[in-house]
Parts: sequence; C-alpha cells; structure tokens
Amino acid sequence: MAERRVRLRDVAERAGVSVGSASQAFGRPELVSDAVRERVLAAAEELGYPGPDPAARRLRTGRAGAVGLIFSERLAYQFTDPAAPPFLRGVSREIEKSPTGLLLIPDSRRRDEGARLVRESVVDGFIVYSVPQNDPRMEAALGRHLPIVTVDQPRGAETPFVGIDDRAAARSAAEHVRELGHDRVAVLSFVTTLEPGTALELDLTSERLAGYEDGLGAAWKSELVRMCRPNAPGPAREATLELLREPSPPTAILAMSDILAFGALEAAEELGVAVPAGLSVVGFDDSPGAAHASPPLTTVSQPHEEKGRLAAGALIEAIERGSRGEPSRTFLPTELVVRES
Amino acid sequence: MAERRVRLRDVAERAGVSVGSASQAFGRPELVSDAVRERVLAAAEELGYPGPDPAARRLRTGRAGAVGLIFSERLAYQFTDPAAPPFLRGVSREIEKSPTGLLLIPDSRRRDEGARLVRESVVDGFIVYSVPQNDPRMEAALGRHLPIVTVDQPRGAETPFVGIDDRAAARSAAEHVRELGHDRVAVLSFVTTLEPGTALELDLTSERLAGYEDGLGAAWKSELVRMCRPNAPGPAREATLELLREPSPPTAILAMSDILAFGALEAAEELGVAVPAGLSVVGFDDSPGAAHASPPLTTVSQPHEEKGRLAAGALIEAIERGSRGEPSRTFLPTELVVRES
DNA sequence: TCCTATCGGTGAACCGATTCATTCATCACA
DNA sequence: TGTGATGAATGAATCGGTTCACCGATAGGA
Repeated sequence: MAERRVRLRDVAERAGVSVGSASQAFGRPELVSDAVRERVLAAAEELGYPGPDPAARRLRTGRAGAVGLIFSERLAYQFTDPAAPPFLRGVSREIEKSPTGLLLIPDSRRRDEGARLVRESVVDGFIVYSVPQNDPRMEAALGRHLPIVTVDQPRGAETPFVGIDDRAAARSAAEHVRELGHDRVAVLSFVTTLEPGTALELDLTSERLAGYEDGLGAAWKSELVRMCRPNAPGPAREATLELLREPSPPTAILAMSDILAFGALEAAEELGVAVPAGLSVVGFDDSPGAAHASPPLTTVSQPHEEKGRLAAGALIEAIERGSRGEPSRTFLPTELVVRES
Repeated sequence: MAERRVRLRDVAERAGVSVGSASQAFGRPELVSDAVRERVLAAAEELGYPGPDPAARRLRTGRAGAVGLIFSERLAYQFTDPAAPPFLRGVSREIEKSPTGLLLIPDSRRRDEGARLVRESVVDGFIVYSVPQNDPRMEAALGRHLPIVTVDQPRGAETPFVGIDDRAAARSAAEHVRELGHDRVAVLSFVTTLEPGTALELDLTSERLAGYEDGLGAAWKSELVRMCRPNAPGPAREATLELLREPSPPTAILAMSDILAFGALEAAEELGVAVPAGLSVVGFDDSPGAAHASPPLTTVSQPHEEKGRLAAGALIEAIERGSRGEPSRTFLPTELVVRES
C-alpha cells in the first residue's frame, strides 16, 4: 500500500498500451477503442491508480481549474460580517457551472504569509473581496498577471470591478433622514484605510461619507462623525452611548453597516431612547438579521449574492478569453429599504 | 503585454545564468551568490516574470500546498448551519500555520460534478465535514489515496475521525429533561441518511436517537419522534405546531440542532405556550445565537472550533508523515449548557 | 609548489501527464 | 486489385520548474 505512487505509465504498461493511449482512455474516451479503454481502466483498478495527477495535468493544459478568493479577515470571523455568506453563495453558484474550485485565501496573521499563498496557489485567477488598499495579497495577486476581479475594495486598481455606487447609496440614506426632518444627524463610519494622497473617490469609506454629506446638505456636522473599529456592534454601541449623552444629542444616526446600526440600537435601548420616536437609525447592507431586529431596521440594501455571481462570472469569462479587453466596472443598484427604525 | 508567458528560462537567459541558478535565486537564496541573485531578480523584474509557476513547482515537489474541504450543501447554500463558521475558523487557524490554502468543495447540484472536482483538484488531502454516507465525493476522495480526515460524518470510513460522542451527548440532554420530571418528550430529528443494512453506530442521527432513548428510558415514545428536513426552523416549527395541537401534547422537546430548537420556540410562541413553564426545549450545538434566543436556549455544547483545529492538524500531520499508521479516532467532550428553556 | 577543501554554478534528469504528427491496419469502392 | 478514406495506436515533444551529481576556480595549508 505504501508502495511507490502509481503513474499513468505503470497503468499503460500493465494494460499493454502506450502512455498516450492510456491518457486518452481517461480524458478522451471517444478516441480509443472500447477494448483499449476497458483494458486501461481495468489495469488502473488493479494497480489502485488514483487517476491522472491533477498537478501534472494542470502543468500541461495550463488551466488550474480553480479561482482564488482573497478576502478580509472578517470572513474568517464570519459573524461579524453577515454580507459574506450571500456573497459566497453567489460566487459558488456561478463557478459551480464550470467545475471550478474555490480556494480561500484568508488574511493570515503574518501578513506576508497570505501574500505567499497568493503567489503559490494553483489558480486561474483571483476574486478580491473587499480588502484594504494596502493589503500585500493584492499586490501579490497583481504580480501573478492573472485575471482579477475586485469587489467593493480596493477601488481604482486596474482590474474589472464589481460594486455599488457607494456615494449614491449613502446619499439616498441621508436624504431619507433629511426628509424626515432631522437636522442633527450622526454618522457611524468605518475607519478609512486610505493612504494619504490617494484620490478620495477610491475609498469606500470616503465615498460613503461624501454621499452622506451630499444628502444631508446643511445638516451635515462633521463633529457628529464617529469612526468605529472594528466593524462590530461593540464600538458602535460605545460611540452611540457617548453621542446620546451629549448636551444636544443627535436625532438620527446613519451607520455604514447594519452591524454598526445594531450597536446603535443596543445603545438606544440601554438609555431608554425609543426608536424611531426619539432616534432614527439607518443601516447599510440589508443583512439577513436586519428585518428581524427590533425594530426592523431601515437600511440600504445591496445585492450581495448578485455581486458574487457577477464577480465570478466576470472572472471566468476573463480567464476563458485570456483577459484582454478593457477592464469593466460594474455598479449594481442599491435600494433604500424603509422599515421601522 | 499579451506576449507569451515569461518562463524561468527567459529570466535565466537574460540574467546570463543557468536555469538551475535562477531557480535557486528564487527558492533557495542562500545557495547562490548575492551577485547572481540580484541579477536574476532584476531580470525577472524587467521581464515582468510572475514568479515560478506554482503548477510546475507542485509537480516537481509533489506538494500541493492546499487541502480540500468537502462539506455538505447546507454550508454553501446559506451558511444556515451556525456550526460551520466556528468550524471553518478552527480549520483556517490551523492551516494558517503552514501556509496552506483551503479549497472549498461544495456539494454541486449535479452530484458528479462535485466528485469530479475532488478528483481534479490539486490538494494534499481532504477534510470531509459532515457529509452524508453515500456522497459521491467521499468515494472520489478515497480514490485519490490521499490523507483524509473525516469530521462528524460519515463515520466508519477507514480514515482518521474527529467528532463527538453523539450518543452520550444526546443521553445527557435526555437525562436532563427526565430529571426535570418530563415524561412526554418529543424529539425533533434529522432525516437519517443511513442505507439499509449499515450498522447503526455509524450514523449520527441514529446515534443521537439512541442516546435520547437511553436517557429517557421509560419516557421514550417513538411516536413523538419527528423527522425535520431540511435542518431549518421551518420544518421544526411545523412539526412542533402539530405536536402541540395533539390531544396530549409533549411537555418537553429534544432537538437535534439549535436550528430545529428555534423552530420549536417559534411554534410555542405562536400557540402561546410558555417556555419553559409549559414546554421545555433542549437544542444541540450551542450555536452563537443560542444564548441570545428568548428564552436563552438550553443546549448541548460542542467544541466546533476545536473540531476544526484538530481535524486540520491531524490532516496536516498525516500529510507530512506520509499517512502511515493507525487511523485515529478522536471524540471531543460535549457539555450540556443549561439555560432557561 | 602542490594538494585539498570550499564555494558557486552548471546542465541534465525528472516530476506525470497531454497532445499531435505520424504510422499502421482495415475497409469500401471503383 | 489498387486507391483513398477512415480509425486507432504510437511516441516524442512539451508544459515550467526543482534537484543534484559534478566541475572549475579560488583560497588555505603543508
């Protein structure tokens, strides 16, 4: 059993045919006679041949049969980001059509490990899902000269992009609270990963901030913006508690994620502030829990699954046609879902 | 840009060294002089060399640098299974140490596609996570003659195994409700995937059923067992509604997952049955939501993350030492977490 | 001056398949 | 019976690296 590995050559020998024929027997049955194919298959069986070695096949054919998914750490911590599962689902649905594998490339604790993984994986392309600007894996991926599709972040890389119009989406949320008559509106923001000097339009956080500002107009108060890190209810709760305890507390909160909005709701409840009577809250993502929160959360809905599907589709297409052509940028529509908060 | 792919040979040529040296420059810098290494790296830079082709390296070295994760459909579909994320986290934590990639192999709609993926992926081994007995991917994985570690299901395969003692765990849950004095106890069960003729001990569902029966003793009533399919709140809710509407309704429910227990809670609420006053509910998994349910769910706690970690660890070890030795079977301890339901 | 380590570099074998131009045999048809 | 067509099998080239036995040159020791 612990013998030497069985190779196609061994099988061919045993079946009394050439390696070439043996190869055909597996990969292109219609090219060999039934007799040969059967002999080969029988020999394989007898020898316990595990089938053509994928690594070798890959080398020869040049196709890896897998795509890499580079995502931010938060996915490993799954629960912090409820947008991930639908996104992943979209991706799997799409790649399921080929058969293509999905290689997860999580953010490693040691930053360069992740990059190394990117450099060494046998894949045909990468989907980059919402990773910070300066992630070393992004650079490594670009270095491979393989097709890449970026989702959400980082923007501005010279790759096809799938995402939403964050600015417009944020604006719609802001306009909504404005129409409700609020004029002290706080913002729970992500921390921007922007490096100094980069164009503002290239950063998701900045985009959304700009959108909020657009929509709020005169009601925009930069002193009511709070950065929350990480994207979890805890920090949002803290920030909201602090905001609500100020002399003139905000009457509405715009949160950059539902997760942050949940934290805000918690805080409001703790302080006995009624929602939406005393405080309006608008989230972002329309994650699965949003509709069942109490009260059901008003939020900006994103087509997560669709994003996954489109990204995977674009990548596979790029792989198949050899990645020439203008990098496409797709912006999916968002929708403000008005519920009871 | 759309030139021909740059090979190591091209780089070597340009740097004026042999391919061998060029290879060393990348993979084993200490073996070449600084001068050569720099020349090679410079040449690579100029030519836009993407680094040694992983597929080729893999072929030569025999290591894929990735492990495959075969999991049941439910994980891809919606991550409805709340046990999955912590498990995944455990796995990533562990494999992160190498650097090893994680190749997801979901259940495809067309059954054989999944198997094909298993057969063709460039991996060093597989983790099989709770898949049904007869999944074609399992057989394909065995056929690859690579190290495999099975988690939860299927049992009985001749591979190392990591799981819990389902029977004992179920028994402890049953004993608990028995001690509370219940004697009409219903069970919300999975559908067994057991093929006729298989030994009962090999099936998770059967094991748990047996455990419940052990623990309930005389209170065991097989007519109060309901199969719920799929593992989702919906079916559990239906089943519970039905049970509660019977002439002599159960006073306690043992559910094989928290997900099912949630469905039972929903049903109880709908009918105005107080929990735990009018109905006790015990779940299984201690998934993240359990503690925050209303009321907080009494459940059997499983060390999901630990399972992931152990499985990955065992697999990597098996890969490294060439998979000889007796297949180990590890059973992790479970714990009954008594909360308020 | 001669001998022997030491170091860096070379080149060919090899990893395990796929592919395709070529050869060989068979068969149908004129 | 000769000719072309058809189909099956072969074998060598190739994919792009890694590895290792070997070799030449330089330096140190006797």
